[in-house]
Amino acid sequence: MIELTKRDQAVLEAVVTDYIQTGEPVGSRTISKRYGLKVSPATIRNVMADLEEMGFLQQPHTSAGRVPTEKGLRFYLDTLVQFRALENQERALIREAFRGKEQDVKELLQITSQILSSFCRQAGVVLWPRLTMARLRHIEFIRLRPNQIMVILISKSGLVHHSVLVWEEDIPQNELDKYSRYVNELLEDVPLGDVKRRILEEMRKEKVLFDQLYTRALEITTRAFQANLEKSELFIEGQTNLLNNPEFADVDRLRRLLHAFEDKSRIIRLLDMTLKTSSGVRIILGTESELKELQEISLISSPYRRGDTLLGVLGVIGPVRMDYSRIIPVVEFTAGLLSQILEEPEEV
Amino acid sequence: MIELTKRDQAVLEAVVTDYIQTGEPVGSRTISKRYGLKVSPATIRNVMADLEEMGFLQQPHTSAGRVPTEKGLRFYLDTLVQFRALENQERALIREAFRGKEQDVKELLQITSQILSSFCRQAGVVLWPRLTMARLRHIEFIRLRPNQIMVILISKSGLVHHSVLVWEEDIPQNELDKYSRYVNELLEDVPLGDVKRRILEEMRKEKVLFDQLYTRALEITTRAFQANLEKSELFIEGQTNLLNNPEFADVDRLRRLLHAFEDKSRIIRLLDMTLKTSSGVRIILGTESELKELQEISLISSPYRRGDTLLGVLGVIGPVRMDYSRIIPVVEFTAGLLSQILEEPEEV
DNA sequence: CTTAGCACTCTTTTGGGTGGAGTGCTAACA
DNA sequence: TGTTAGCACTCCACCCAAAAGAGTGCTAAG
Repeated sequence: MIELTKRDQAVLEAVVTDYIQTGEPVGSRTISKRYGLKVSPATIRNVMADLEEMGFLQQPHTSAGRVPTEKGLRFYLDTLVQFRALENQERALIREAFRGKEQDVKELLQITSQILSSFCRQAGVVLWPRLTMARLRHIEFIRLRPNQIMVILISKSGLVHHSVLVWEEDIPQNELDKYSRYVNELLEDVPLGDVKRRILEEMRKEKVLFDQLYTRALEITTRAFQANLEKSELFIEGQTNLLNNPEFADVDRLRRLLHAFEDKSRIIRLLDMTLKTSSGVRIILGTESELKELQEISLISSPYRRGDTLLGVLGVIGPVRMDYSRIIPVVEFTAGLLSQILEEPEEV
Repeated sequence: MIELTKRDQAVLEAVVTDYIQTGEPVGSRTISKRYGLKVSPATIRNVMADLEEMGFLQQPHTSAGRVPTEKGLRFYLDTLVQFRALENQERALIREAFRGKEQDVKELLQITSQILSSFCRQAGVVLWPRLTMARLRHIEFIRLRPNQIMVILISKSGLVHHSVLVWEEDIPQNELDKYSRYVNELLEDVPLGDVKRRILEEMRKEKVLFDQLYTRALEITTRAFQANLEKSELFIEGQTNLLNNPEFADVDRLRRLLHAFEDKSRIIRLLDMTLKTSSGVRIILGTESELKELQEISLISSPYRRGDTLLGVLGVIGPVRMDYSRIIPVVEFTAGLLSQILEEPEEV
């Protein structure tokens, strides 16, 4: 592949920058005048023709300006983009928005999503920590009705999961209390992902010591855990921000998009894709997502963590044309801040 | 006020019916031909002119057909509408959709919202039971970190509320366990709305008997309760269904609407309005809502209950032009079915 | 009281025609 | 050899006038 000259890159950057700002195809004149390249429109035209041939730009029709292709945007993001770092004032504003929400993790994540959406004027998303990645802090069994046990799981990060189990036998509350006390001791500070394995192991190892009581306690835990393992939740805020983008002025396009949002599992899958990169901001552009409903949008995401444990992913969803130079720093900063807030002092 | 003759009513009904179906202004010819009135278009025109004068119909412009006004719709709803009762098959379908979801109340309500949205092809809404209307089944205090207590409240209907309290003193878990055991006994089967009063009362009455321990237990309960009292949640599903209505083809209108949806508190207030009617389907049409963002939409709602206790409201939100004759029975049936499901046998 | 007929009104659609933006190419220039 | 000015050409967006269509109100006759 042929290298791009400095000038080629400058022109590409100018086209992308202008296009991101205006949403309109960019002409040679505009670039020559507005972006301090000391060459004439005619020269720019030549360069642009080259860039088009290489697949970085495209023309909606003859005699229109150029628009960056996905390949062009990718190149821009990978090598050209100049981040506009956040002002101290902006950092302070974000910090302020978090203030007082540190207690309730659910609320915390929801606020995060709102912050992302309002600061980036797009939709903000935050994926709840998967149970596998969290650590268990507490478990509680409550008898709801005969044969129904509500199990409440609280992870270290403070998230509450609950589900109702139907049990063959009717277990009285005071016995359930014993179970939970036992399990709480047993599981202290063990990664939830290991819980099942660990339980089975213990059962094997000290089988004789377990009376039917404790076996059952572990059985219930296992089942409750299973029920919650797959639950994954998502906060999406600021969907209406998307309506402000001229690319979604078309109702039909919008319908498809919002439809994709309604079935959150798709977005979750998309975010899952980015969970693998253990850190840093990641961008998925249009068709890179491989989900046909989301081909017109792009995702800027970053994982957040608690100490060393990856908890989940947060990010911004918007049209492919977005102000990356600003949004990337915002996502990065927010992810860092959230991680920091979750990194509270360990309990004594 | 002048009475409407039989023929006037028949014409009004025809106009409403046709308008609801097509969304277009209805002409005299259409009515004369399609709705079995044995009079000519000219006669219909005379009747329509009368109805217009009385404020039941209006013309978007001269030489267009007629459209029902809100007053016209109201009259239609109050006296003319003929319900299309649900087929057995449809009932079965709804019942089927509920199957297996009876355990988890949260999931149950979400499914309800989905059912409403997909059966009516509009947005379905379900308002969570307010804590005041529920009854407490269980309370649990868990020490999250030093000075932080997570309180979990479970209502009789199986809903879980939780919140984190910051407490001045650090209370060890085993003491918290005592508190919850105590409070659970104390509050058994008392309406939550009375809890605060009852607690204060008990404190006064038997003041000497309470050592500092129990006083504190009650203090914590009171505060936790307070924190959850105002929380009210809402499920809205099928918002994209609204996009299918031609009345929302205009992006600007849509923006306003979805914006209103994003701030759920407005919808909650709207639903609250209908909570007062203790039973039966209620309809709020356009401007009747007094919320200016929602003037273009209308709400068909019905409360649902558990035994004698009003729990919340469910319903369908859509444009003023909706197929009431079908949606009303669906809402009614669903509310009944949900109530029935919640009406599970009391625990022993 | 009902109906047929007709003129009238208002909207929606259609189809040029025009102006503007931007290109590609060519030829001249450094 | 790379850069620039000039120019013809293309295509879209917009405007406006004309035509089509839908439905009315009014009048006069049944």
